[in-house]
Amino acid sequence: MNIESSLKSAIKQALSALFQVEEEVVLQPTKSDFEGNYTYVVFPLVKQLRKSPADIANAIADYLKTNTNYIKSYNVVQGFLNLVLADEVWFNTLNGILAEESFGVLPKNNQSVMVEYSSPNTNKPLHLGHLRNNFLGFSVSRILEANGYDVVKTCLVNDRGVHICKSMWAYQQFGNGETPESSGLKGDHLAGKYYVIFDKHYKVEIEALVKGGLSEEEAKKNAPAMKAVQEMLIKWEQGDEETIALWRKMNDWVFAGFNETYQKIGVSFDKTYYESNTYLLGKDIVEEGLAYGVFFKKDNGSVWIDLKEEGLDEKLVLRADGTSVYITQDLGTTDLKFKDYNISKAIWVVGNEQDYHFEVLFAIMKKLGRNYADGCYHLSYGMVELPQGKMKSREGTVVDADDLVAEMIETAEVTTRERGKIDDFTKEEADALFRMIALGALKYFLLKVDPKKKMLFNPADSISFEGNTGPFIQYTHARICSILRKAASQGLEASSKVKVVDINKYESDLIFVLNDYPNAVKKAGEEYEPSAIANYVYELAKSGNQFLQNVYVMHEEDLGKKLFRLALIKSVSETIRKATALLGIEVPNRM
RNA sequence: GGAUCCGUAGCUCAGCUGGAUAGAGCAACAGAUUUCUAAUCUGUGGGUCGCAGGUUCGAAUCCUGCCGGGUUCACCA
Repeated sequence: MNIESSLKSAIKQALSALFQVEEEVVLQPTKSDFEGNYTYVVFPLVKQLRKSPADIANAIADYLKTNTNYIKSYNVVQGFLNLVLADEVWFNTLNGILAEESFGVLPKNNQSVMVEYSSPNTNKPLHLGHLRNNFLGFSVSRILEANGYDVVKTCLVNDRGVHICKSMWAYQQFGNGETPESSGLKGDHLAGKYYVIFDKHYKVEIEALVKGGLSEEEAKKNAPAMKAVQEMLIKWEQGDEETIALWRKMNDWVFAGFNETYQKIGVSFDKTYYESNTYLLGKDIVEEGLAYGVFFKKDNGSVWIDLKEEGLDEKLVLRADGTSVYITQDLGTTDLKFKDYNISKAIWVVGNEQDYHFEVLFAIMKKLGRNYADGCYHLSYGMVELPQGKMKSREGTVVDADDLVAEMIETAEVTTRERGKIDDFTKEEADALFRMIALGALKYFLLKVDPKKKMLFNPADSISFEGNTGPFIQYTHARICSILRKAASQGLEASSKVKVVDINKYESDLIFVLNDYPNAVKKAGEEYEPSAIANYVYELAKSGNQFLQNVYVMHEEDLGKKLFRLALIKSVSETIRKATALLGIEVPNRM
């Protein structure tokens, strides 16, 4: 049983015995300015009991002292009861943690959840925004696994449509048979190159038409390039052989490029859906909705749903010409997901510019009586902005994912070489370390912020390896491993069970933080917030470093104490490893 | 304009199921290394928690209004 819940039930018992009140007990960590580990606030009881805060607090403390052996000492400041826990409590707690192989992991709950993330377009390479999306999705998947779920990680690839035809058309016009091999370009970058070429070409045409007297709007519609692209889309939908072949060829290049990036950044999927396969889905749902009177038809034949009662508006679900819109597809795809897998929840990791879309989607599902509707959740995350403002592909201010990762690895190498601690590493070992540090820094940087908030990506901060960063946490792990190696070389193993010795503040603080890990996992799972894990593991690493800097483990002469401290730091290093794994971050044994 | 999210130190962010004197990191300054990894640690300075009301023993946290910013409101995706 963990400290907090033991203490809570003891206080609850005290309240019942002393004052005959049944009250849910809430504890908080004692502020560092006061002596104590946990604080119980008695103010809420004052009115009810008609006693002074100090009397109530003292009575509870007395009760705990005489009836339990949890308390070493206590103090009462105003209405705050600060409790210092007995050494034995700390040792029992640490022993509990040491004994539990999967500390922090909740038992299987026999529920499955699908997490969709990444969802790239196949007309340009991944950028910084995709990285936040990928890291969030992957991390949330891991966190949900730790919370007992079976997780299906999926990717919905947007591989069709006007935007894809743009790069196809430009390639057809100006490509001269260029391939990834001939150009040395990664496939996704090659496709992206032609997407940019299209845009330039298109702009020139618009400008010429505007000069010729057309309005901007007309010019955009009538530019030959746009007309050609639209024709191409029609051909694609008709299954024109040549168009399909070109589409296949270019998409294959892009997929190869994406896969390379995914592998490098360490994310993966259990299932990939392609919009080229799903874009026609949803029309039968429109029929269903009409039949049940959930949808209605307007005079021109378009189909709508009225969501005013839900505080939304009317929403088109099928065009007058009978073709699908974005939400039609999503209706179909959502049904498909729940048909393909026996899942109770589905999560979409998608940027907050689509908040309204998902609100509407879920509302429709509810109106259609889908029993899974309540299990649908849009994990909405904020945009990543640069110091000069938003990223705009047209203005060339997009931070490319591959470039960024490469730069981070480069920086990690330079920084690590400077320290000169890994001179005996083989090239393979060193390269693996640089990659680990680079990705640790990047992932931590993007995950430590609350997902729903927009965040600023300042290149100078993001490549920092000091302070509240991924490498700081990795460093703490490596530092502990170093001590454990030294101990092992002297025949000392961190034992799996420790005996009671005098304990100092650094030690009890560390156990306190360790003990809190399961709470962090639970909170991160309930709120879909990897940042809760990031903040937790930073606290742990910080406490760990404070301990290491102030308590010299291997200098301790008392063998019992030494073994206790070894066990303590081992537990810290393992918890760091488990927690960072939930963020998709690896930790090295040396760095 | 409607909806929605956000506003905390010079900068980037925690804290938000109401609790003590609002915390970290970076940046600035001052220290610590014959000692297990200094990617570290210790300390100093730095705040009308956007503003104004309200709720109460108590508000950064809850409610209302206002100010400022983002996103969105397509027979685009």
